[in-house]
Amino acid sequence: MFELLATDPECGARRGRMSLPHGTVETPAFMPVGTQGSVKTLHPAEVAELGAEMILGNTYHLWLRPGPELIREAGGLHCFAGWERPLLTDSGGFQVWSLARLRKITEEGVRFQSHLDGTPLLLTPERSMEIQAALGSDVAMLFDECPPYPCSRDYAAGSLALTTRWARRCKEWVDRHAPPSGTGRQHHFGIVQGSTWADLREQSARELVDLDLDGYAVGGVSVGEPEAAMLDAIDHAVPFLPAAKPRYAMGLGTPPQLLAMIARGIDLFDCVMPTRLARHGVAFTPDGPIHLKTRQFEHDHRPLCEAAHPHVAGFSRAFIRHLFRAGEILALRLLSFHNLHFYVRLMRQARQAIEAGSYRSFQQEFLSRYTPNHSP
RNA sequence: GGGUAGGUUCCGGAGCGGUCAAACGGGGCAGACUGUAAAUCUGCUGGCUCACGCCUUCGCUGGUUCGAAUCCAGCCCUGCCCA
Repeated sequence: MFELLATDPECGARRGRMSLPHGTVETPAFMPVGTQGSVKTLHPAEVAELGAEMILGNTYHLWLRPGPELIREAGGLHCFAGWERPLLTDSGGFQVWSLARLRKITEEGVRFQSHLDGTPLLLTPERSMEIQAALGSDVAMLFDECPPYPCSRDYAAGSLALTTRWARRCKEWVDRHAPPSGTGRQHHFGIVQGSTWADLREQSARELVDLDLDGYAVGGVSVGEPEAAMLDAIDHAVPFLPAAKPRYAMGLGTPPQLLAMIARGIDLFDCVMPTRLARHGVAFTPDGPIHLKTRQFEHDHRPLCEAAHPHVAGFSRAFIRHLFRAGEILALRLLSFHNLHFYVRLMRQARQAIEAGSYRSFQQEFLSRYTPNHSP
């Protein structure tokens, strides 16, 4: 299912290919986030056109609305949402963290109160797998608990152990309900937890690897931790993950962070940043992010950047600023398209650099120009 | 000409004797956003110091009062109604 095509001689960067029921994904890859089955503001054809090969959907949100039965009835999430390429579904574990005020964690699972109408709900490892099976995603994530940052070592250790027990239950459910082989089958990734402790990350990784899953993710990042802690979490987990399987850093990150994690051997990313910031008026450029709503772009008649996709290259910064101020939906669409294209293009450049054996210099060249808080 | 309702900080619009530099909304200006409860959220938005504080503002001019955007008088302007 995962083919390792090349490894950079100077760092851990890998060039790979995932073969999934709905197509292949060249890695390193970035997955746009489509929580509700839709990458916000964009038509699936546009997401495909900007170059995304795989997107992400969310179990928790699709469970609550419209419900897995309806999606199964429609022929699965691919048919229902009009996305023909590979699709990964998150397990709902992250909502345990992000909707923390409305939940209670037990051995059995997580008792939620629906954020929509307050209905009491119970999400268990088995239920998460069952829902994801109904959604028919190419990759389903095992149900995990994502601890907050910071958290005590005791909490992290207990949380990790729970995530492992839940992972075993997920695997058991899958083994009972789905055939273990077959090219069209759903694949399953485990999620390494352990917060900021190296030994806990190692323990979590080893316990999940014992389950012989199709891929492994590093979770518990993108929860407000400093960047150094984020990179450490990756470093503490990756050495214990099998080289022959894909590695996925969940919920990350900024362009420099993505390049840093690729150098550490990560193959797969997802992040709301390009789409959310787009809707909030921020465009990514090779010089760094620019806040288009600010006055400095009032008379800026240049395109967003020289690398802009033809679909957006014809629009000036001044015009897009005008669209934002006027509350026009096109502003959100143009920047969503542009930012995702920027991310996907960055991954393509990274892949080419790895193939050429020059990933380090590519990364350095990118960083030398990119200013995190850019103001021209 | 008569009657009537008003004129408030960029706009709309509260306030109707002190706790008013003046609610709230809009607009404007910044900032935040990392497995999406986010086309969202937060802050600032008279001047000077930008902390305390001080100064100048609520159509204009006078007056009452310890004290007025708030009460009184005159004037100017605007909407509506009647001639």
